[in-house]
Amino acid sequence: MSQSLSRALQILIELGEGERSLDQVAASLEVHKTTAMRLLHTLEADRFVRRDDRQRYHLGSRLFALGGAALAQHAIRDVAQPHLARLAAETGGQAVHLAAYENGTAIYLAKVESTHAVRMYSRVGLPAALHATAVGKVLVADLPPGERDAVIAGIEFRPFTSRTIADAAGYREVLARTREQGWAEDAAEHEDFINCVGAPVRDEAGRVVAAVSVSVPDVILPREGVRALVPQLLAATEAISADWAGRSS
Amino acid sequence: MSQSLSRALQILIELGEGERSLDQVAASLEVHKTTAMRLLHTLEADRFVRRDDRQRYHLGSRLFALGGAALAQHAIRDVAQPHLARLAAETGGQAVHLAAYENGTAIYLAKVESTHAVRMYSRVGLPAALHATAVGKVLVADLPPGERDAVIAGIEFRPFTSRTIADAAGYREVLARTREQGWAEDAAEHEDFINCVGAPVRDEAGRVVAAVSVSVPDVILPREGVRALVPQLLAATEAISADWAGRSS
DNA sequence: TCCTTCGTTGCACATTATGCAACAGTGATT
DNA sequence: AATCACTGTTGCATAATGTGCAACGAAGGA
Repeated sequence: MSQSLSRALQILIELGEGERSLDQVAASLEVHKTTAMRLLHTLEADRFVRRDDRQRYHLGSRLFALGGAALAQHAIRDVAQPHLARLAAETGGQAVHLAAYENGTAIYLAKVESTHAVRMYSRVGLPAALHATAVGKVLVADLPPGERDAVIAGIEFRPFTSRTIADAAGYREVLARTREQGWAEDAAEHEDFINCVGAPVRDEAGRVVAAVSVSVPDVILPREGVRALVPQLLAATEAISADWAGRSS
Repeated sequence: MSQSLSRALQILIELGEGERSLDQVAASLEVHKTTAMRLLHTLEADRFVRRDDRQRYHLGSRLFALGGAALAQHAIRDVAQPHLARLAAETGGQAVHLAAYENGTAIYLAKVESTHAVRMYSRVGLPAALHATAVGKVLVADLPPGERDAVIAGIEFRPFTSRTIADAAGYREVLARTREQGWAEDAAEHEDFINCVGAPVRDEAGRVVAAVSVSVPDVILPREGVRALVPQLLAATEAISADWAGRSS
């Protein structure tokens, strides 16, 4: 592992939260300001960071150039987009997400924002806990057993709410049910007062390549009302799967 | 400057062009594969790269998380978006861009794609040469003289076409005309057969904070026809400037 | 089964990253 | 105008980390 590279990556992550001065960066990294400055100048040389008139550091344009390239590499996103929009409309303007598995976590690839005032917080690119979200359960449920075991072994069962699944045994039961019924739910397990249902997008060989979810705050629909959206969710994921299969061949 | 960080950043840039194996990355960096592997693993640990089942490396989800954050830091983009869309529609479906200055270059922040079959190539996040594009000229023209001199001194007058401005003296004349008329053009200087006009977006103190351009291939409109779009372009930039001023206060 | 290719690990040392001290620049205050 | 405080930058020496080598293990193909 490369220490100075790790430091530089921490700089980028921190700048994602807002601009910083050289001193702030150095303090945050717990290094001398000269060290921080050299890392920042290297990042600046390739447009990963930029400086403004007041010597404040910000994320640079290379990030959005590469961000666009990284998203473009998830081709399923383009295929799914119209279906996600339709699903959001059909479910009364709820938030709809597309997620994929990456390195022990679920990653939001696309999102249709809720039209309601009360919303859940999420952002494209941010991870979602495999054990606490509907998309996470869907992505893990259909993995080949050896792979699934390895993923479960790496999960830290962090309790987001009092309802979050607390251990591997409980999680395995939920995954078995997910496989059986073909969809999963998050019943206020990731966030109090928010319920989600999720279902898989499959490739032509039947492998799960992504997951779609509909998220609804309690004040808009109770849990049973969210479950009633499952048929529409399944229709959407089936349509995406068909389009994805058609595109891949 | 940090050598190992530079290497890692080159890896990210290269992965933006497509997936790579460890050996390919090592060859490209001209380092031993162990060195490349350690950098890749460090990048992987923070989700900057991901590996697929066949050990191929791809850009990771952190890039689109930070890409989104970097774009969100350019707040003018949100303000400009509806105006860009209207301008594109009013000009018969031409390509419309919003760009800002960063580190010696113009950077595309937003783009409305042309509805025509014949198009120019561009992408959000990619740089555009200050001397060869309408947005570049607009961004440099109104800089304070000392700052403008420093920027011009750093320009390498690369000839994109036979019509590209060849030296600082020629560029200064064009900048003076840009200031005088309040807009700039790129008459097949960046790309053969493509003409653009660009105009400034200003903040409430009158400083140029961004530039908007309309780009049209010759086969759709000759140069005079593109110039005829300037009134609409100016109306759009004035509307964006007004909204930006309203938002900043 | 054997061979080839590719990714990984451990070790020693070469090279680079680091921090210190001093300096330069800027803005605010007297 | 002069001084002070703060922040960014440069040069130098050395400490520490990055690097490449050799060996190994895993996977796929013949």
